[in-house]
Amino acid sequence: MGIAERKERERDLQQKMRRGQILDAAKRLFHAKGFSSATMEDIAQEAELSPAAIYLYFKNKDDLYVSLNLQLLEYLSDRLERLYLQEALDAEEKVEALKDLFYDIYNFDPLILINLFHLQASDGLRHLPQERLSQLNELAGKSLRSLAGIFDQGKGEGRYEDYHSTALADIVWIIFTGAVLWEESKRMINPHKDYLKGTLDLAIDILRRGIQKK
Amino acid sequence: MGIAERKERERDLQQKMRRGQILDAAKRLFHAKGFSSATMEDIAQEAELSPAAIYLYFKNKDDLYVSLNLQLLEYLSDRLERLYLQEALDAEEKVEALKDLFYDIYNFDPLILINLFHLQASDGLRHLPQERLSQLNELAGKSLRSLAGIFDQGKGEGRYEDYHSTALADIVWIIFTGAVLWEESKRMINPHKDYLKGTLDLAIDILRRGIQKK
DNA sequence: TGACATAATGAAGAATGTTCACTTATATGA
DNA sequence: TCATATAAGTGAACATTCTTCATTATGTCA
Repeated sequence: MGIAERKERERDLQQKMRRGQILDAAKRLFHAKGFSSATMEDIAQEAELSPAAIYLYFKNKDDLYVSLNLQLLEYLSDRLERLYLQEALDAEEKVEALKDLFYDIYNFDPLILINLFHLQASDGLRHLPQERLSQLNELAGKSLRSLAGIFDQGKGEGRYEDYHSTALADIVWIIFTGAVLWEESKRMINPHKDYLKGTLDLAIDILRRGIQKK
Repeated sequence: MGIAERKERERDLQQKMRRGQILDAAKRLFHAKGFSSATMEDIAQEAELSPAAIYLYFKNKDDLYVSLNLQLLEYLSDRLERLYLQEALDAEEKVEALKDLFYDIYNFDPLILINLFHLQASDGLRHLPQERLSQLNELAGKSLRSLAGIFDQGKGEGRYEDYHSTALADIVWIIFTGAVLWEESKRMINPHKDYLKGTLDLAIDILRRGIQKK
């Protein structure tokens, strides 16, 4: 009775690997050329497939692009959740840990992260299948809940003023988003400098100082 | 001897008006359809011209798009500079005034502002003529210098801790950018709510509290 | 009026995302 | 073993759209 199911499992696995191959190729190409200049032809060639084959696994070019971003967002939301759930740390230490966490995420794949933040409000979202939008929202929501949880903990510990935790989570997210995009922008002029760590650290320090009880 | 010059002035004026017509048409179309879905054909029709005519005034579609953003950035940088130069206000009042200033800019033309922030690091910049890039940098630089000036004033007045003013200006810019983009993103889910003013006000309050001397 | 400069156009070119009829490969069952 | 069904993949054509260019209309000056 298990034969049909095994077949199905094997087929699913096969498909997942193909999808992965295509995603990897797309990542390299988008990385090298940017979204608009990387053609489906390019990506297909890199993945050793015909362009048409890509459409068996992704609805269109936008969909392919967003799927890449989802991978990274999933990683980010997991890291945030794990930090939030650390029993051993107090809120102050967790906020401090955000600095390195964000910087790690950035270094994990800067280009994709920038894409992700661009995507947030771009017209690229217009051509997406509903499923992808739900996935995006779900992961972003999970990230923000983790952040808010950390601030709730801080209030519970009597460290922080009584600001709305959800609003504080928004602000942290905003700082991360804005800092990454701004950093990239400055790189256009001065490609070698790396201001991100410094700026991000300072912003979080000031935020913390701003919400602490006196 | 002034005839040739008058001719030239009139010709220049004529060209400026055409440019303006095209920019207005483009603004409406990008607004309605987004960058990628608004075609040059659409824009030409809205401007009552042929598509080819647009290329007499703009190098390509990206250039047209960026020129729109430059208009708004120019307005923004002027407002910031005027605030910075206000003799009657102390630094604390100027920082307070930033809240309304940013919100005004946003309401002046939300879509264009979002475009502008997207542009900061997008691959759209790759196809631009050098002149546009210089204009962008110049205006962004002017905005940041004004912001930094306000914080310098605050330090001079003995209100603020000794953080680097340029870094603080970056952080304000980051907050504005991130907040606008994040707001737009949330609108995708809940189109009617307007959280921007609240979020922006809170972020600036916390920033101010974070840099004040105790 | 006729030559000239300027502004604008229509049509064609080129690039590229996407679809579809068809082929190849694989597995199944008699 | 062979015919058949199913899934995966392809090549060619399609359709859209940015961009260019030879040509035409328009107004100006000698």
